[in-house]
Amino acid sequence: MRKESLGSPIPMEDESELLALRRARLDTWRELGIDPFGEAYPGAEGCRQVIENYADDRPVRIAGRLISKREMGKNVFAHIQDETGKLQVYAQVQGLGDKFAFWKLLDIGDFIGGEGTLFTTKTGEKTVRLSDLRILSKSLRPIPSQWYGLSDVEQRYRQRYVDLIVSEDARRVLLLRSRIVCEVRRFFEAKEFTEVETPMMQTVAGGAAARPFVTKHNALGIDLYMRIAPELYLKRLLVGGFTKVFEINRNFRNEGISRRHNPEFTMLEAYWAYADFEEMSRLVEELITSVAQKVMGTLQVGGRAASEDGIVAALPPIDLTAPWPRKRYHDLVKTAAGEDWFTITHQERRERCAALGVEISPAMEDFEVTNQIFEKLVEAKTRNPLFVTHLPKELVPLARQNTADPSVVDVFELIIGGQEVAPGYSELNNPVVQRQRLEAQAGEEQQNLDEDFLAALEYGMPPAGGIGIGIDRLVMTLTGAESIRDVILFPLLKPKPA
RNA sequence: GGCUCGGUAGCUCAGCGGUAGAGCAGGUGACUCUUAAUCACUUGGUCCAAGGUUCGAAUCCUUGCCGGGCCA
Repeated sequence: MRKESLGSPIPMEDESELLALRRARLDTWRELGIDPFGEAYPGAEGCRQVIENYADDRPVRIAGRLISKREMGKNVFAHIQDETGKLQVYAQVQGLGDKFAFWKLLDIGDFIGGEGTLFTTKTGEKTVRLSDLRILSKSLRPIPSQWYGLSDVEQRYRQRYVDLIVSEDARRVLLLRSRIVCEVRRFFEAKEFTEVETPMMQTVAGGAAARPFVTKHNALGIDLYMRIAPELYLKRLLVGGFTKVFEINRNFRNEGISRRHNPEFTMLEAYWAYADFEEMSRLVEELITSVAQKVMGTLQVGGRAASEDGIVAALPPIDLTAPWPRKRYHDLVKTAAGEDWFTITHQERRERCAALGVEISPAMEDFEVTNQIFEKLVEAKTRNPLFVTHLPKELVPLARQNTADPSVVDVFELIIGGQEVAPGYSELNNPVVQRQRLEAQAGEEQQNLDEDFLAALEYGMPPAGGIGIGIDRLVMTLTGAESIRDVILFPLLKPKPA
């Protein structure tokens, strides 16, 4: 019964007492000549607005969802809630007249509208004394307890709308996400970048190494791939003469789901002609600090403040104060694994991994063993922002090689809170080298080569810097959310069997 | 994919071989400044599913489904 009630419509003859009672109230409203799914109710102030613009006896018009009710015979206190917050309303028999009887028919969860004047209760809460009350929409299902909330994570994600009704924290984080995206756009606009939209359905899924989702175009009779990255199209725009472009949109990767991975996720990519990875690192630093300051109001982020839901910081806050350190990959590995790391033998490195508690598999190449050291001993332990620069070229095959040291590439990886938040490159614009790299990457599957992209590069792409920022992870970092599902409104879950 | 934890009333949870429980929500009644309102009475369950063990299974075993965490 419990699971049945989650998503599927409940058969009338089988419904629980709670649902039957609410359904029966529909008829009672209709007998009163009132449509319980009423018409528009324009002109209501937001709950927070009412409180912020408080003045004794000021007339107000309000609307929201009824979330609590305290009936005391001939008067009632209740709270309504909207996107902006909660507001207490108060009703007395002599104030509402016949409409006072509506309280008997109202259930927690119903949408109501009303008019009245403001006053302050003897305990100091700003409250609306109602002179008019109407039902705007009937709720036929009980909402979870206001006090205990919804702690069943599965139900929170499957029925986010219920989570949003009940959880202050879910509302806070998801609204912050929207504000963060908004401020990112404003930042780029102020820097005179042009926002563009490039194909989400592509004939070749390029720009990253990931398994794509495949779909079919019926009229053209071809397979299309949901994009795994917008990179190759944004670079075509550099060829076409755009100098500063960015895109914020969804990428799709047909891979596992975890605390940090959702099959569709939001990516920001930006390309800047004539810039390099160092210029891009300054751009990212300024972007993230200014967004944090504007949205969170502080550069100390991620430490989770105690909330209504009792969630408290598990880790100390992250300090985003700029400038952020830049350190070379080789130097970081040497600090973590020993100054002699790059001079000792293959066998000695494996022994040292064991001594340092870093797990490796026998099949790993040397650079992979080194990267395990980096990931476990540097990346995972880095809390405050760190730009790791000059990665070995094997790890980043599509970036430009360093002029002085061709074994490394001109890139950075920005690490915050133990995870990679943003890579940045000096982009490869040599079409001959790019073709070699892409051919090597495609291996046997040469049909996966994006010939049109290579043709574009042959027309000439200016030197450019590029960055990618996983928006979901950025939001996690700034809000302190521990799962990507907490920053995505409707994360993907396997459907329940019927 | 591997390991591990979980799924009991609308919600939050207890019960872990011997009649299915609590708080809140809901229902009835009382109550004109409550705010987790209070007081009295009270309804509500295919214990995720299917097999098995047992005189007896929510509880033990097996398999499956869904979810969380860790690992790959």
